[in-house]
Amino acid sequence: MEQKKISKSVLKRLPGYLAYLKSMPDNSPPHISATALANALGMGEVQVRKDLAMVSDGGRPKIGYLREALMEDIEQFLGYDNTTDAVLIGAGKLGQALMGYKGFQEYGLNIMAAFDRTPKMERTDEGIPVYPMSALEGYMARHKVLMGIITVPGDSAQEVADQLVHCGIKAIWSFASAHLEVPDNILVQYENMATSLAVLSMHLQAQMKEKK
Amino acid sequence: MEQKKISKSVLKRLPGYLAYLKSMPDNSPPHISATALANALGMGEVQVRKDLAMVSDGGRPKIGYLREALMEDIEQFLGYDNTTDAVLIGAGKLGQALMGYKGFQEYGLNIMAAFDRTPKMERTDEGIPVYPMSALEGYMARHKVLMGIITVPGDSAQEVADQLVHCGIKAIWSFASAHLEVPDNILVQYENMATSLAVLSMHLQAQMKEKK
DNA sequence: GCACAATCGGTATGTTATAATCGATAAAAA
DNA sequence: TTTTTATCGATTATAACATACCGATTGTGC
Repeated sequence: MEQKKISKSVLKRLPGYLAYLKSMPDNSPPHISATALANALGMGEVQVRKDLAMVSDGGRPKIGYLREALMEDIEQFLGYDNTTDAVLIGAGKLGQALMGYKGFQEYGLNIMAAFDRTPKMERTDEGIPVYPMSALEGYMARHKVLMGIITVPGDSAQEVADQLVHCGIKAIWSFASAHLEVPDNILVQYENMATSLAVLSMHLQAQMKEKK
Repeated sequence: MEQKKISKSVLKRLPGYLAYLKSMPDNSPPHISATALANALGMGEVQVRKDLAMVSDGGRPKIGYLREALMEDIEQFLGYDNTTDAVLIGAGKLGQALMGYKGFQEYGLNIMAAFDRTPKMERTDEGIPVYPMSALEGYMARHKVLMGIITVPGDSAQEVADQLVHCGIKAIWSFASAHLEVPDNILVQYENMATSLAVLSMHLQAQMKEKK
């Protein structure tokens, strides 16, 4: 499978397909068509077919895709087959919630350690060690970690990001609402609750107005 | 300000502007130009100007926008000025993390109550009551709530969504990775960590390959 | 008071993503 | 074996979006 240029939109839809495929009961037929997937997820069948064609070539007319092979293709494409190590900065409530989420392992994400300005525990319930911020640099020197997860308040996010970059991180997953200034080759992915809320809020406003 | 047709992309960027404006120190100059905003956030100045033009008409040549007025305009546009009541289903770690997040009040979101299949407490640390699921229907009949937040595991998400819709909810904010089947007039906003992870994972893969 | 510089807001263009169409293919049925 | 049907994959059209351009406006400095 040769991956040339994959658009972000496609990328974001792939996990959805994967999740649905995985949620199918074992006694379902071994094959599934792009059409069936599209109907199940409420999407256009053409879009689904095009997306699948990007990651797999196992589609056969009249039959569709072999479910198992398709799942493998998507997982491999997304890199879920080899785990990515990450550190988490900010062991507050949100940070702990993330560390407690078992699902990340399925996605190949492994949170190795957490750091906090004022650690309130030595380990989380899941056994992930929590260190003071001062230990970050030493830790990063000893471990090869490429991803940093930021769950600190917005006003210290930039500071944390700078430290992470300095320690050699290549990708940042930020839950703070602040914009982060980083070098070009570093990817920052914002998980911004505010944007989702904006969409929801707008929808509700429109609904209210309509009812009048 | 007459809002005709606002695209989702614009909508998602607005909170970013707002957050930046709010983060500016009080002693900053009272005016700010779209150009300055664009530079600060690393965006195209035209895009910023166009976005701002959608929500405000206070822009003046050579001067820019009055910061305070602009913030008000955005907040009003996003509906942050009048609060939206919501209920949260699934008082696990993630649910508690969300309820503990003070920032939601700034966005006009008010989580009134939480529901859980097996409540482990009567109230959260923040004083939000936690009821058993059986109490949902009665509660919804007594309170006018338009938004439901789903933080339950994926396999029970659909069931919860059905209940919420049945109780008259108009918008759902789902943190479960499952696709939800709902009537057309209900908006579902997915906060899907898996999609973000996919983008990050792909970036890291590309980086690794490049280095070889 | 007048030229200048900076910024806004609208229009036009190019690019990207989404949706529709159509022929090809392979399994199933006759 | 032939016909039918469902599905894939490619091509084309449409729409959304981001970018670039240009005139209009308003302060600033001379």
